[in-house]
Amino acid sequence: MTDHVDLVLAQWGDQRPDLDVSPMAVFGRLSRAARLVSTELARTFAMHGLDGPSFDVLATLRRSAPPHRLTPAELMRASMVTSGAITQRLDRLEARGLVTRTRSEADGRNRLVGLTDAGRVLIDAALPDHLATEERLLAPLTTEERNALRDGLRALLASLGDAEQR
Amino acid sequence: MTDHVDLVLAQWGDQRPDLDVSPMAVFGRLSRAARLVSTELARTFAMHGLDGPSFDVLATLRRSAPPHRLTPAELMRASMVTSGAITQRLDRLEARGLVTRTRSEADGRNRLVGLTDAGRVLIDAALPDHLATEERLLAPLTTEERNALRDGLRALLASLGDAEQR
DNA sequence: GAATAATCTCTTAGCGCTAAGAGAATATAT
DNA sequence: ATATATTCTCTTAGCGCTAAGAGATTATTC
Repeated sequence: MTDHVDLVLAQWGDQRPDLDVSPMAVFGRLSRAARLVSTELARTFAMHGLDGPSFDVLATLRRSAPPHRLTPAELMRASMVTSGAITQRLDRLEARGLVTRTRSEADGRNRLVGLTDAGRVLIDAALPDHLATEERLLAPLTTEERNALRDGLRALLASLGDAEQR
Repeated sequence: MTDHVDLVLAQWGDQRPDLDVSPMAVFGRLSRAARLVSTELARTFAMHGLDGPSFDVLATLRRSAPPHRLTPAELMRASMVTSGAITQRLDRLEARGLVTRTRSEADGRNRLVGLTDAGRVLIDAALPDHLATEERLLAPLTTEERNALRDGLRALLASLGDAEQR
């Protein structure tokens, strides 16, 4: 069973036999899989009028403890994007009436971002479909393959310094 | 050993105990790892005056059979971006004198994109550093973990329909 | 108490990308 | 041959993001 990355590795073997390109067997597939997965998940989001960034924010709020309120800085850390990106995501979601921004009374620099009823209804409707899509993509993998993939990615994340937060 | 995704899963377990969120253990780490890897690899590219998209194009040309010429359409398929993105990448590389565009004599719709001497020197200088970076990121993983990660990603790609091209 | 540093959100120019489609060349059908 | 469809590259408006920094608030130092 040969895939696109196998072909790339074979090309390198022909053109640069002096180089050990074996790490590309992992990173080439990682980048390719992430890209394709992201496109596939976006299709499910679109069925609910969402895209990846919007789903990300709504889901982060939804899984936080009631009353499901977080500051933009917390959303920023969870999403691994810059503060400017969070501001703009919240602008879009607020304009659609899916989240609200209120001043924090404890710290005047903070805002508290919360789900509206519409936002909560929407993310609760999208979630099961999203999980079904993810389950479908993993269906061809055995339990052992899934676990090995999960654990390999965990080790790679550790190597990248992605330790536990907070 | 707990990481960010473990926390996310624990939050979902608290807020939506009715949902089976186990697929997120794979996809959450996939997306996070891809993002962090891309940032880390970009640092090596930057040391050679390159970024990811530029490296991608130069490397694709370099590993193709001599005389290392491909059409924009071939580059598009290899890179998984749109034709417009390839045009713009080539504009940038051509302006820097790293690639050349010539008309194909066989098919007047095609251009042939080739590496200049400067382009070839640059990619050949960047390649060993790039591979060293990838090797460093994988260093903490055992051979078994690396292989399991590679094979799990291969199975996931197959599930996504990323079969052998051409 | 006043000055300085740190923290937090927001603003905006610029970047690379996609989506949609134009224009040119080639392939196919009749 | 001629019309039609296909293929290929390029153009461009619009999108979400980053980088850099402004403005506001809180914390710290003297």
